[in-house]
Amino acid sequence: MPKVKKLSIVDIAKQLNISKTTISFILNNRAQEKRISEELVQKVQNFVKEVGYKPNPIAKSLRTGKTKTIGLMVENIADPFFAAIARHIENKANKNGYKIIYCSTDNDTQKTKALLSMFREQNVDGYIISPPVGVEEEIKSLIESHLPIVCFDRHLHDVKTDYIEVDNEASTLKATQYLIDQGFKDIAFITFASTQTQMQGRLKGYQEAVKKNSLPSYIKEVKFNPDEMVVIESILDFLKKHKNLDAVIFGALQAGTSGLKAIKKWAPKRLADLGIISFDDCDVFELFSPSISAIAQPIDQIAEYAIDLLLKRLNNINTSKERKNIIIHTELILRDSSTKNASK
Amino acid sequence: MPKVKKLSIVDIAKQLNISKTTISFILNNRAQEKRISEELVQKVQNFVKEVGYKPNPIAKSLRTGKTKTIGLMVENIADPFFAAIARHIENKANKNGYKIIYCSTDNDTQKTKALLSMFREQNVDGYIISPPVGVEEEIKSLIESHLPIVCFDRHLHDVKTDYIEVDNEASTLKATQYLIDQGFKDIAFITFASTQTQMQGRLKGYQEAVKKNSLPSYIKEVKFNPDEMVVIESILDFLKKHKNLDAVIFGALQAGTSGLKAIKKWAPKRLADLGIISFDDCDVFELFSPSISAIAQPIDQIAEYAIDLLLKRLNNINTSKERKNIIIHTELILRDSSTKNASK
DNA sequence: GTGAAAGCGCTAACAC
DNA sequence: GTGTTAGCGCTTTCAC
Repeated sequence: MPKVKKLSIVDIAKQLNISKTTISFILNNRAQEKRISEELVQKVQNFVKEVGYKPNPIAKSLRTGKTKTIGLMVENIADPFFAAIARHIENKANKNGYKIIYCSTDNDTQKTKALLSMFREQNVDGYIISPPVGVEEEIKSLIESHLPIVCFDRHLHDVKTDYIEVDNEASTLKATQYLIDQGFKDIAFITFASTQTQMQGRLKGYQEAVKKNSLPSYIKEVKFNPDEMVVIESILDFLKKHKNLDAVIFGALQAGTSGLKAIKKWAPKRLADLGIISFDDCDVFELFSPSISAIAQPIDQIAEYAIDLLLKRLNNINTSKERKNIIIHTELILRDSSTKNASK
Repeated sequence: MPKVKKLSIVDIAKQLNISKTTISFILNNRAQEKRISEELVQKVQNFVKEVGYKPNPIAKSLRTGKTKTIGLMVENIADPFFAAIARHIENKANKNGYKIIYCSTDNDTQKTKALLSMFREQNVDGYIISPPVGVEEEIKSLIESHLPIVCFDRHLHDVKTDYIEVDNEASTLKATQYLIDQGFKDIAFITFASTQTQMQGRLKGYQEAVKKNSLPSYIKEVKFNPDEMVVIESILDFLKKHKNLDAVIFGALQAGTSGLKAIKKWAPKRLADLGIISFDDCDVFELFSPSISAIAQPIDQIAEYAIDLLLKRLNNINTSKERKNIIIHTELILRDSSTKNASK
């Protein structure tokens, strides 16, 4: 069990009988610039490869202040939406030599503040964040320190960051209008209580649609609870109070799945004629009977834009002070649950 | 936009007019041992808190060789099982002052090797891994370097690591037997082709059960494909070839959901009398009609054991050379799909 | 009880 | 073109 001491740049220098500076230049692709002979460059590169020398990234970080690490902060890494985002970001980050450290905020402001300062102490080079409300000052402080940061899924008011979002308002507006066009009249909007931009946008889209069509508005904002039974009960209460509803729009994936559980438990027969559309898409909606129409977010595209934008900032490709706000369209996937007829 | 220079231990030392050594001792809880006056300790601690000084973890790492980082390597972070594991591990790691850097192997041996050496270069303190077959040598090398490593979900043959697994074989044996007891006779086992220990175990449990009951064995090992349609088609083919099947056991979550899609597409009416049990549980199975019985893995428990064991190793609490292999029981959740009668 | 100083492995300013 | 050397910010040995 020989605890082999890892090679350092000094070892290489000694063995090759040249200075470690030269090696450093060669390894950092500055040979040309420093006009180091092609011959020497080859020699060093071959030797390095042969002995399998890898520069110690920690020493490098200490010196350069760069860690080649991206801090990914999501609401909850166990949520399929965020997990899929994480997956995509990981791929591209790795390809570009970056590692990802992740954490979940639970939309908890205090926790997020602690995590942000953890990332900061850790010297992550860039941030990809789905921020909860209440961390505006901390984010501003990051910006002031010129740390690149990209928000996604939602953004913060009065904080100028790059961000990627879908057109939430237009999406629910369109979905609601679709139900209305189908002939549904008493359409409820069931979502989680939240002041985050994306949630506000979804709510607004629904409100606009019913208002424009002079239809009544039924809004249920469930308080999020990690115990799903509580959420289900809450939705159940609402449904029982409004027996006249003929359609429901769920404002978020979890609201949708919990809502389906509630309906199935309470009045499975109502599924036959209740119009349903949910924000976000998943296997559950595809496989449910009736299959549930969904407002699908292009997850890969969101992740792609986010990591791409961050990498550009990190490489100073996009140095414009101008913040980039990218709005992506969702896709309304029509399945059986949004059709007004008995054949469902 | 004042780019405030972060305080270093030297700054503190200067301002307090004492040596940085003393500060280092105090901050690392070695004041007692070094018999530094209580008074001075208080003074330093107060000052440090007041100015918000945080030691630079990179410098610390360079010196100590510890990074307070755990490398989490899963098959695919977007998979709900692994995402849930990641979530749980994150919580506990953070509480103990560790950060997590994650990556997905895709069960690709070459990719995993690259990721392992990335983790190693990065000097992660410990590893939590769901390893693909083929990285035995690399893992052995980690062990030889005394790096703590915990495997989960599966383990590697002939490599002595700590690991956490469920009793795969017993689980499918029990599930298959349950179907048999219900009166099902032509039971298929549909899973992904894999030589990983957990998959082998699940297959074996099924085989034992049918053999013991002198029933025919129908095995379909689908080649995994990121394009789900290919998987669905493959399952469909198999089902069409074996029209006599009266029950199916799916060996993995994705096999289950893809399988349901296949059945729903091909012959939704068969759902009424086809016995179905799937490994892993999820909302889809609960909400499907009929609701699908499932072999549920206690995800939180698996994650808890994994991170707990790793933290113990990291803190040298469990220094025994003896590797710990923890086998956890699954829960067979009986829903409608496993009952043999027409009332489904 | 406290401090000076070496050194972790690297980069980069500067010297030659 | 290549080498010397000063740090990056910390821990820790050793001296006092």
